[in-house]
Amino acid sequence: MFDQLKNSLERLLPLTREEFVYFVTLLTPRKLTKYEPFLRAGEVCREIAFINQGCLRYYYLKDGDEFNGQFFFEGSWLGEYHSFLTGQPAIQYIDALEDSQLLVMQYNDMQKLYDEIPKFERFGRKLAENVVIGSQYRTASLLFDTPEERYLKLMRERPKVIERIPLHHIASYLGIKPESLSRIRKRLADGR
Amino acid sequence: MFDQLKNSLERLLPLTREEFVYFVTLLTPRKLTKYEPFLRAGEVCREIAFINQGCLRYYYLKDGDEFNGQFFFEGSWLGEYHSFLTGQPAIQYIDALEDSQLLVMQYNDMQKLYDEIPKFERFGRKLAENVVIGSQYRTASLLFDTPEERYLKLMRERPKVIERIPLHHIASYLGIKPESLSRIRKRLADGR
DNA sequence: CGCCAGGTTGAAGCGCTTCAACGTCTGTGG
DNA sequence: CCACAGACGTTGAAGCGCTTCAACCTGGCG
Repeated sequence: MFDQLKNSLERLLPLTREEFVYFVTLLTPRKLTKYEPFLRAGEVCREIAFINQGCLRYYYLKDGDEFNGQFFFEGSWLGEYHSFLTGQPAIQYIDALEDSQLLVMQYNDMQKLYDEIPKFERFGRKLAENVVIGSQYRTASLLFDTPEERYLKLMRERPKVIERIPLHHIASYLGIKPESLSRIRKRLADGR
Repeated sequence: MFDQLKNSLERLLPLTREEFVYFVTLLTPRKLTKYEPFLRAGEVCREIAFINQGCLRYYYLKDGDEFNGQFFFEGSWLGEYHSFLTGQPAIQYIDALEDSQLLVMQYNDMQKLYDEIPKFERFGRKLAENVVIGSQYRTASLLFDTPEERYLKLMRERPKVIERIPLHHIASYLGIKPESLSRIRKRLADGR
């Protein structure tokens, strides 16, 4: 149950057996069924989750339309950064796209962890730093890649997304309408 | 010279006088003249900078065209996260849009700081966390706001950008061409 | 079987881009 | 001190790609 977590943690900082065990005691397992929400915009996000199995997304709602911000698979950490860090109401919604198993850590426990074992500050730092890199990469792609280029990048760099996520969600992630993505795929299928 | 830095630091974590003084010893002042580069894509970014005065941007180059990623003014920290953190060649270019004064910290000194005074891990963490929030906000805007909405948001939330940055750079930041931004402004000036 | 979500296809429309010309301001050299 | 160059911004006309709206198809599931 904690193998994947252990690998993920150790890539960020080496831990003694005791430290890891202590970390684990702060986690609570939770299951989500497909489409079940983890967080709704407007609520305050008081926890982050390690994904043991499954797939989740966060998305924005604007004028009744959903816009997918990011997809997360097993092995990664997930939370609403803005709300979790500032205590303000969340802007993003988070829900499961597949039945999923999570390991959840409460905000208060996380702060306690930081205070009691300063070494874990490094964990928090590296976690945030990795999110920065990913987020800036995504921003750049939205800024200067065409929708078709964004789709090709996604196929190349994150095949899981193509395999496991429905087309209309991918379209929303790419910033276009499902019809447009469908036409892009057709264009690519015919030799360009 | 260090007043602004002190304010900025204290908002992230309270420091003793000694800690602050030590922090300052790791900084080197540097001046940049307008348009002078701070970093070129392809180089490895080995330093981050606090901006004491002036204005810088980072941008991407694609097929000979520049795309502005972000603008930074006095009081904020600046660096190429991807490269600084991974040691890989930078993707972004950074240069000054005005004559600027910086306080620069070397990567090695920063790691030393983390190791010697673990408390500063919290500084690094909070710095990264703030960047995450900003970056996700920008991504969201590119994803679902129209160019006109993005421009209005910018006027409302970051008037400095409108006042101090040339239109064609703002257009590039918004993901559109200068001609289009010019037309948007005209549309707004005539009552919509 | 029949419903419905997810995906495809067609036609028309709109907004941003492209290309080109022109206006304005500023700094520089004769 | 004036003239000109160059950077920056505006305006017009034509084009293209994504959107919109609508119809239709397919596969999964009650």
